[in-house]
Amino acid sequence: VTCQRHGYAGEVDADPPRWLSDTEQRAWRAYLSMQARLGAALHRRMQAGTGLSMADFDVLVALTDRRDERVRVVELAEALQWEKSRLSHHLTRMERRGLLARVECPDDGRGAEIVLTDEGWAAIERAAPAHVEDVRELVFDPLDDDQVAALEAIARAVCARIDDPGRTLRP
Amino acid sequence: VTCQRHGYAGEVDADPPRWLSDTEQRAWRAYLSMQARLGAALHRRMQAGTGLSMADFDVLVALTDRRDERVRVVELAEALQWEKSRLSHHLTRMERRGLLARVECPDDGRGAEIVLTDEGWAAIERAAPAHVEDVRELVFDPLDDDQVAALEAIARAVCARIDDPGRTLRP
DNA sequence: TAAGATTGACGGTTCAATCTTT
DNA sequence: AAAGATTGAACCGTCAATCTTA
Repeated sequence: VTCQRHGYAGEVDADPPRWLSDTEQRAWRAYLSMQARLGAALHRRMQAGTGLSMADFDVLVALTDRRDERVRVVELAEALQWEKSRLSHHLTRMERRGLLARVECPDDGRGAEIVLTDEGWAAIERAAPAHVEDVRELVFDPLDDDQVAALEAIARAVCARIDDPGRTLRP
Repeated sequence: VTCQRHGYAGEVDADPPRWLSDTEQRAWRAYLSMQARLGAALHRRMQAGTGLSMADFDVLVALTDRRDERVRVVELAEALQWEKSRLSHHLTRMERRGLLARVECPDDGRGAEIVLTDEGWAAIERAAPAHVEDVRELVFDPLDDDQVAALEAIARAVCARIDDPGRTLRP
């Protein structure tokens, strides 16, 4: 037989992969749909309400999470789990918009430190409460306590596997 | 008091938003982490193994899911839940790479139809089995049956709320 | 040489404008 | 006018190259 469907179920000739069961397939499609739509919805609300993107918001949160006035770019990249160059480009754009400033690092001549401007502080103080409401409304209101616990357990299990993709077939 | 933390917990003066509990906060951060890392891991494996991006793959799947030879761009956009212009740009790039072709629509002079080339067929037949293995390895192997069921229920509940964001505070 | 950081080029995504046909 | 589709500009993310200091 030849391969007939290529989504997440089907059959092929050689080296048959372990296709997903109906149940797994439904779960996977539901997850993909939620992921896409939740991200889009939160982004849209953030943008409409504050003019910030979710990426802007994440940077601002990382800057206020650490109580220090100034934060090293390296540490910011670590906290956000972003590539250095992505962060650098994004900081350039946010600096241009007046949300933050770059200052020289006193300890290390190579380094740069980031400081929030007054405008940056104002932006996140405006944005944060509405965003939390959005997350509550779209995610936690429709879930019961067991589901919240399950969500965390599922996410941790998947992350653990990504960190240790050891014991399976792939090279 | 003034607002001290802007992530997903804290306090403010006026109109206090319902901040997330510790449990909710942990679940939300775990979800965000999984989402980012799982997407990156699947994309990286797809790209390395086949030269396709996840977006390319999704388009090819949508084209083979429908058994018809030709698919209208409108229907493709609907199936993928993509914006028309995003899809159009993406089709242009995939056409340039020889994965598909545009043909005129016989029924409707405005329309366009998309057909897979032999190369496009070959690409997805190569990519699909490995991708399913990746999804199985990273997602379903580390989850038990209850968690798979919970994942689907959670995703459906959140999607339902996004479709009907009625009964809460926001305008 | 390696670490911290930035840059330029290129592909991907969004928005508004456009063009054609219904 | 509205639907189907494309286009161009501007913004975002990644990769490889670069520059400076440790």
